[in-house]
Amino acid sequence: MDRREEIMLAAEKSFSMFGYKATTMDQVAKIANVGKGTIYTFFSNKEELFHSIVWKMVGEMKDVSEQTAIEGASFQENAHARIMQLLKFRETHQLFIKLIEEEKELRTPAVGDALTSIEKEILKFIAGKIERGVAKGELKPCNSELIAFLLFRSYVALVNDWSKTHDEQLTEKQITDVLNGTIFSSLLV
Amino acid sequence: MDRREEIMLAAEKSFSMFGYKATTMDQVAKIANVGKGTIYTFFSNKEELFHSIVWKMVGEMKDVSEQTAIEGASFQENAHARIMQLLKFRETHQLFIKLIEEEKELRTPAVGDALTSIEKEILKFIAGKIERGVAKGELKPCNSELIAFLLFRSYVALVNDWSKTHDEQLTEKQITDVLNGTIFSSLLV
DNA sequence: GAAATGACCGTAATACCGTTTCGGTCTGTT
DNA sequence: AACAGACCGAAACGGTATTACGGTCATTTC
Repeated sequence: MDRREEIMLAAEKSFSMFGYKATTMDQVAKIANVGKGTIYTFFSNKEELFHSIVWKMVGEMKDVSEQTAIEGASFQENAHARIMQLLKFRETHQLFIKLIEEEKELRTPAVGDALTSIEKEILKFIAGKIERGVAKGELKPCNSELIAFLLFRSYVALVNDWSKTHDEQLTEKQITDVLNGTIFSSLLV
Repeated sequence: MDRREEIMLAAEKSFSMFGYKATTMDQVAKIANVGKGTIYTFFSNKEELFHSIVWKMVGEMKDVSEQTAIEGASFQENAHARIMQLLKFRETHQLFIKLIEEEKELRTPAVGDALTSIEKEILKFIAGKIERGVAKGELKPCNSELIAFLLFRSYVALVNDWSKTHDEQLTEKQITDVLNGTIFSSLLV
């Protein structure tokens, strides 16, 4: 396998296991069976290497989310499935989990930046779907960026944050009911 | 003035200026012109003193919010005015500002607890308004707790969080438009 | 004699600093 | 030309001596 790939795999493994701060370039070099200097022929520094790994993950995340869409299903069914998939990915994918943990405990700036750029990408992704819905005539014209923001934040609030202050999680039915009645209903043509 | 009152004022001043962690009981005693031991005849410990101050602030906040309601205005007009007032209070009131800052930087547990209990109280406050709207026949019956949660979180997201990732704040019109079209419209009878 | 005080106590946080670790470079090697 | 790993300065870590803090209680005040 080519050395760049080896390095990427090693870095992904290390970032997933130890987070950004606690993975050292020596560590990555060792896992990749490569001299440390070699890493710097492919990536200009630790942060760029990290960025590559994160971006690869964002790609996977979009793919996985995309795959949950069902041909012929309504906009809100697909939107719901896709966003739930995004949230699930976030709680499932090793690297993502580690980054959220690191952001909470360590406040590593590079990690904070990565997480906000991931969120931006997610919002762009959702906004794109909304625009497609509008173009296909399924949805009313709207400020897609704003609606994507409101929608995604609402999902995060209902799925993740509610249970932090209430002892039982909301059921998926409660969530779909309230959102179908509010945000989604305002979108449909 | 009675000593309990002196102590409360001193504590409020100190917590507002320095936050929870950085105000010392000696400090409070000095400002209040009182021996440290005297504080303990009125409050069993620092945390209880803090709790009293916070609760007093929550009372003020509710009062201020209440006052912005206009007799005869529609539910959503009043709800909007009241929630905007709550958010403004949060960004204006010295103690509140300090607590949010301390939660972000220091993670003082007592402060975190206080902030979550404040949020709980706000949500109860909003849920109460919704229930009154339902009782008066202005609103459809609904899960008031859930709607209050969604509504408040949406406001926080649109008013405070949007500008963290986008360079310009949303205008109040944009906010009312999007919420009137989504959450509020689903509530109205 | 009830209320108030502040010196005092044990614990926990802070400041200090010698040592280690890390990201990145650069020269030698294959 | 591609790679390796010893090397560098800066920044992080850890151990410890010192300080500051919340809370108590014997003494004082009125």
